[in-house]
Amino acid sequence: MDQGESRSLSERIAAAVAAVPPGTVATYGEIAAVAGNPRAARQVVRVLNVWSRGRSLPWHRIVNRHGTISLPPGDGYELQRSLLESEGVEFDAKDRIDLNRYGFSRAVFRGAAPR
DNA sequence: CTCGTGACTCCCG
DNA sequence: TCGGGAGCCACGA
Repeated sequence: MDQGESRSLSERIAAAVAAVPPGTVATYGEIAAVAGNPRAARQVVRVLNVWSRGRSLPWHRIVNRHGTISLPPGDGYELQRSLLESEGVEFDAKDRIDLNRYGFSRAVFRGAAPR
């Protein structure tokens, strides 16, 4: 199963975003890395904007590296947060998401947290 | 071809 | 902990 060879980076990014399971979140950099370019984080942004217009892309599951919502308040911030909370994602007192727990790559090891 | 655009990320202080 | 500055990258006009 090939995984990204003929498709454009944008398409791979879109696929990566769509692959993020509900109740979990992924960072821009992580999506970019999965798509093939860990430095194309900004490209992820553009793809989300373009694809989310006509496609049902879970754009709300993408957050920045700090686990916080990048959208400015009044322009999607509350909407994204609301959607995430609906899926069970919790925010701490600093409005941050525990990537160690809800992070896409880390969600797999949920429960096996080292101590 | 060059230029502008971003919901980013890293480095410093 | 937080903010400012620079770097990076793909894509459309």
